Amino acid sequence: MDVRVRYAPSPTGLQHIGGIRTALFNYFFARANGGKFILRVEDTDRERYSDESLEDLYSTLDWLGIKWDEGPVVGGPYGPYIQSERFDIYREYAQRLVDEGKAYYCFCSPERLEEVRKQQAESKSEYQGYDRHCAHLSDSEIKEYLSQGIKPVIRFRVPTEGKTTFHDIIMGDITRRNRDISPDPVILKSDGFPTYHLANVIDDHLMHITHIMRAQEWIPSGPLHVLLYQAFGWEVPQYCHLPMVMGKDGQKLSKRHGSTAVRDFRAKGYLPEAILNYVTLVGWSLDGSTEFFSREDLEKRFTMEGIHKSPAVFDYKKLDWFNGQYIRACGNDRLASLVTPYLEEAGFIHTPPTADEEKLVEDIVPPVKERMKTLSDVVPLTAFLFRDEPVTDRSVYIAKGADEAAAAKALIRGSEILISGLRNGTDEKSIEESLSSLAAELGIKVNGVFQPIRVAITASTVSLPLFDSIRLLGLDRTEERLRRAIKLFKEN
RNA sequence: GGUUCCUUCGUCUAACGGUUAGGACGGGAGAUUCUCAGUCUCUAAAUAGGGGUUCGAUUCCCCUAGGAACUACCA
Repeated sequence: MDVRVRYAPSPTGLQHIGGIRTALFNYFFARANGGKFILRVEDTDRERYSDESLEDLYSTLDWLGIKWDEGPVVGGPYGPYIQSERFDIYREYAQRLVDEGKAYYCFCSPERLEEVRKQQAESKSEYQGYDRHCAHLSDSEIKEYLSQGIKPVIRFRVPTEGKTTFHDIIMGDITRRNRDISPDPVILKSDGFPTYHLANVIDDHLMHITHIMRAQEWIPSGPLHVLLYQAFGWEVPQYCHLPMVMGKDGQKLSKRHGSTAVRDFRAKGYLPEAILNYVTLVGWSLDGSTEFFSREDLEKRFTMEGIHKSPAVFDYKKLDWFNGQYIRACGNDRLASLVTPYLEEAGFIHTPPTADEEKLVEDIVPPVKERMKTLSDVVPLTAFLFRDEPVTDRSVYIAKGADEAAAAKALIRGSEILISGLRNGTDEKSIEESLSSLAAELGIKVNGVFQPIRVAITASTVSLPLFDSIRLLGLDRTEERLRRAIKLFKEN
């Protein structure tokens, strides 16, 4: 039997870490087993649906390099793959259950349901959920309600006796007493749309899905789905519930833990390969020691055995580390093009960049590459090249262990050494040695000489290496900034 | 509350009954160095607790404790 798996998100929000992790596991499992990866859009919630979410789904998968074999846009033999386009199918199957007495019309108003819930809460009843008020309506009662124009929902009749078991590849057998299953859930809403349970079961069957890999939050509805498959007389697919992705506090990862939308990570300057690598390592491992995986590696080496049972905390710091690693492994040309949009957005260069600016960006990449955690770090690192905002507070120029007089001397004589040296083509090593001996002469640390010069040139005590900074800035502007700093120290 | 699931360093994890319980991130220390990074080296840090089974339990079983998810005309 060929493996067929699917990722079936609901376009009601941006793709987040947890969702994309599910997509990745499905995708890799399919690839590693020569199977098919299907994308299905579960847009049955009309109230929360948004076009933006759908676009985000496509662009996020595209950014990660995940292609689906069947689904929207690409089509396939079991389409359509967007549930709102399968409206009639669900109606038909729901009606079939009604005809067979396995489901029934319910005319209860939202108000009545609310009231029932309230009473159950107050009485601390062990039984929660629908009270099966409409479970045994006569034909004439149904006709009467319908003639009043009340739009019914269709509820699935859950047995009150017995228990239902399903097998999970990771978790083993999971059994639930039928009386503990949410009583008679709605499978077709009053607007004619199916709920998740119905649509999901029908589509997974019709699309010949062999393995259902989804987050563990779905475990409780596993038995209900099994009951649904049985009601239709269909074979139950294999289940594989994925460990949840948690935040630092052990709760389901959500916005309050930080960014969760993949789009946000992308905007901040995370590389797709870093996200892909780290995210698949949350809840999965190959051998406990291999940590770098390319998409191609995973397409070959992903195994279901490596998926864990227990939930995993998403570690933003480790993602940062992965991203830094991938940035450093990135070719300079590619990095230049990746970094360009950030410089454009900061208003540092034109959109598109001029030829000179393109050249500058190329030169910026090598020194900046070692220092970036995310691509957006390029902005603060290179701001001194594009903005001239001199530091006027003299104390900033003075390094630890030096005083104002020493800093002034270091600045004046250091500038001389630096500028004349560079103008004469003296090599950097020699200039550096001269600056070091100047420090010795002034009785201060080497940094006592470098810091005032650095602040003068880059307007910061933290910067790229001095000679790199000067090379990028150009000698003329460097000299100008040094002169200005010297003037600052000569005042009063 | 009810139901179900989970439990190895702070975090992600390895160890298919026998290891000085391994690796990585993060932390700490050091080296390199003009700052910051980066890189390299070293280091602290865990089997939730209690019972069994066994010659021997991280590993198998039970109990306790803790955590999580679900409990919608949302998925």
